[in-house]
Amino acid sequence: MDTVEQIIYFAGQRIRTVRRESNINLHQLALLTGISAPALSLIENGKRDPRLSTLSKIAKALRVKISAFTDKPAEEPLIVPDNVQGYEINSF
Amino acid sequence: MDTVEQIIYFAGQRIRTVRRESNINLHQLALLTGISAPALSLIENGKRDPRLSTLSKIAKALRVKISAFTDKPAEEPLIVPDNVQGYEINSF
DNA sequence: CATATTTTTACTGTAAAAGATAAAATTTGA
DNA sequence: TCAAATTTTATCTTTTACAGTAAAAATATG
Repeated sequence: MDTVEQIIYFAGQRIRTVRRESNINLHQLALLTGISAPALSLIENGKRDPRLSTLSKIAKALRVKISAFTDKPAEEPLIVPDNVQGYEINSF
Repeated sequence: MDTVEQIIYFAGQRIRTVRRESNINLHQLALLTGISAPALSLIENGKRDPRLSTLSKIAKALRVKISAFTDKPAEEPLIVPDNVQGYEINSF
C-alpha cells in the first residue's frame, strides 16, 4: 500500500529513532559507518534512496537488523481485560 | 559478522528463491517491477548493490516484506527428544 | 541572550545503479 | 539433438548515491 517514497521516508525515520536511542550524533554515526554525515542526514530525512550496502553499514553500526528500518512492527491487537475498572465514556 | 558483499549476495539468492517459488521468470518480474531483466539478473547474482527503492519494488511484486531478502531466519534450536532410539556414534 | 553543538544545505567530483538494447550463453523440453 | 525459452553479459546513456568541504540553519546549553 505504501509508495516507494513512503518506504524511504519511513526507513529514514527509523534510522533516526534508533540512532537517537543509541545517543550518538550524525558525526559519530558517520565515523562508525564510513558514510558522511551529510549523506546520513539526507537518508534520515527521506531525501535519498540508500543502497543495500548503505543500509547494511548503518544497521551494523547501530546493532540492529536491516528490517528494523524496513518493517513496520505488526501492531498487536489491543487487549482489553474484561475486569478493568474503567471510566464511563461520558466522564471524558 | 557478514560483510557487505555477503549481505548483497544473500539478498540476491533470497530474491531468486522467492521469485522461483512464485513461478515467474525475470522477464515477468521485470514487467511487474519496472526494473529491467538484466538489472534483476545482476541483483540476483549479487553483482549489483540495489537501492532501497529497488528492493521495495521487488518485494511488493513478490508480495513479501523487504526483510525476506535481508534477514536470515533465526535457526530454531534443534530439539533432540530425550527418548529417541538412536544409533551409537561409532556405528556411522 | 550568547555560544557551542548538531544538523542541513549547497556545491563539485567520482562511482555506480538502472534502463535499453542486442548478443551470447545457458537451460529446458520436445 | 534441435529449437525455444530463459538468463547472462556487454555496451551505452542517464540518473543518482556518496565523499568531501564549507557554509548556513537549527538546536541545544550555559
